[in-house]
Amino acid sequence: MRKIDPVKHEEKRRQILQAAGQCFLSDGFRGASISDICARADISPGHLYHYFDNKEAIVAAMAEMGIEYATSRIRQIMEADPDITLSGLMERLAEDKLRRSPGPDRMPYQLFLEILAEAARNPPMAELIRRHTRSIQKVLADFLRQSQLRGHTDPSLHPEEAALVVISIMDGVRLMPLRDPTADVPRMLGVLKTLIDRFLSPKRS
Amino acid sequence: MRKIDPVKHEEKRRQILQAAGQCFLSDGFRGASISDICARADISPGHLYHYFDNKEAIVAAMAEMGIEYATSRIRQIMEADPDITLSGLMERLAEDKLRRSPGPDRMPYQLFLEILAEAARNPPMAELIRRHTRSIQKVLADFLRQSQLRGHTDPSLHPEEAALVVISIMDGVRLMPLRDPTADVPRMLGVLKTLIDRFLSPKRS
DNA sequence: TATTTAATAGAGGGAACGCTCTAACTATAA
DNA sequence: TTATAGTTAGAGCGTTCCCTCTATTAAATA
Repeated sequence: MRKIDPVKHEEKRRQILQAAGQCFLSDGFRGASISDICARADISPGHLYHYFDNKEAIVAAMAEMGIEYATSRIRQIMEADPDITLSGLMERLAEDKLRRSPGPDRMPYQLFLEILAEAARNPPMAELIRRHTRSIQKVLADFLRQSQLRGHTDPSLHPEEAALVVISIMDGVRLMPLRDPTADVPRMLGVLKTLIDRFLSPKRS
Repeated sequence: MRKIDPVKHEEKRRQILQAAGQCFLSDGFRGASISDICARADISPGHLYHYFDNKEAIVAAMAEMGIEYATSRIRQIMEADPDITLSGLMERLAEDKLRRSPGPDRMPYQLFLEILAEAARNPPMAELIRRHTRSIQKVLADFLRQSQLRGHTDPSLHPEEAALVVISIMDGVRLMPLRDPTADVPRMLGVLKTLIDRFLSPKRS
């Protein structure tokens, strides 16, 4: 008999997912066809359906992957530097996005947009976004609470609310290259750092 | 002979555009089919092609309409109340979005997302977004300059840059209901008002 | 009223779609 | 070596897609 090799299986899934990502990037979730994805992954349609039940499942898996990554990256940065400020964290994340190398799991902002648009009309996808948001919000809120205790952050701010606002700001940042591709990103980051620092600062504004 | 009636023609276009908007809302630009749109507009496919060259043209017209509206709304608010603060303006815009009545030209945030996702891979659409952004940015930057002269705004801020940041923040706000539909929007608006006020305030942070 | 043309309907062509199905191939366990 | 089952290919089914085409009706000028 022959046993299924879970490592190879997972690897193949990854490979398909990566090909799908490139197709989604240029044609969107609905615009990209199964045969496009198959051609890019260099497999046949029948083959693909051994790894994913249907197209929807590919989209879901891709969203899950990209979104998991964002959360884990935040945790990773915070653990590596527990005394980091929130604006410092934001700067770090933004730097990630500027890096030329796309990285294996990094989700380009185009795909992020695609996921959001899908979530606006696809309840399961919306739930994925919400879970992800709650998860990050919790991490940031905990951070803010500690920062408040140390006197580094305005104690009158509600941690959960402020965290959600910070997440929204980061969302906005992600859209900036679309709004204005000529924007001097490092400069804009500086402005954003100012923005967040002033927002959180315990001193009266 | 019979002459074409431009008024009726334009009205019909509007009607089709509205039907298309509802279809796009539930299925996305690519997901919505011509026959869906025709069914909802209660016309035949052949008929539709008397008003639009192709599906792309419908999408483009819809984006243009929604986006024109946003710009004119900002101008309108500013002209009605020349002494409004920037956070006040933002509050006003957010109130618009909260209103239950969808209004004739108002673009729901789902469609805004759809447009952004499309812009990420469709150069003409991207250009539309950029034109629109520059237009709003200019209005806000002019406003900030005046506010700086009056001493109401931190003079060290670069007006164009700050304007772009403010636009980004508003983008983030638009995504908030997707991130967390249970968020208490009026409360969050209060937090955002604080954020922007502290950002722009001339007093040292 | 006669004529011209805009306005409308709807069938269906050609292509692409997602997905299934059969069948062959290959690597492993017995 | 043989049997088993994981792996792969690719044809093609049924559907849907965007759009064109022809035909009919309605309205406005001459």
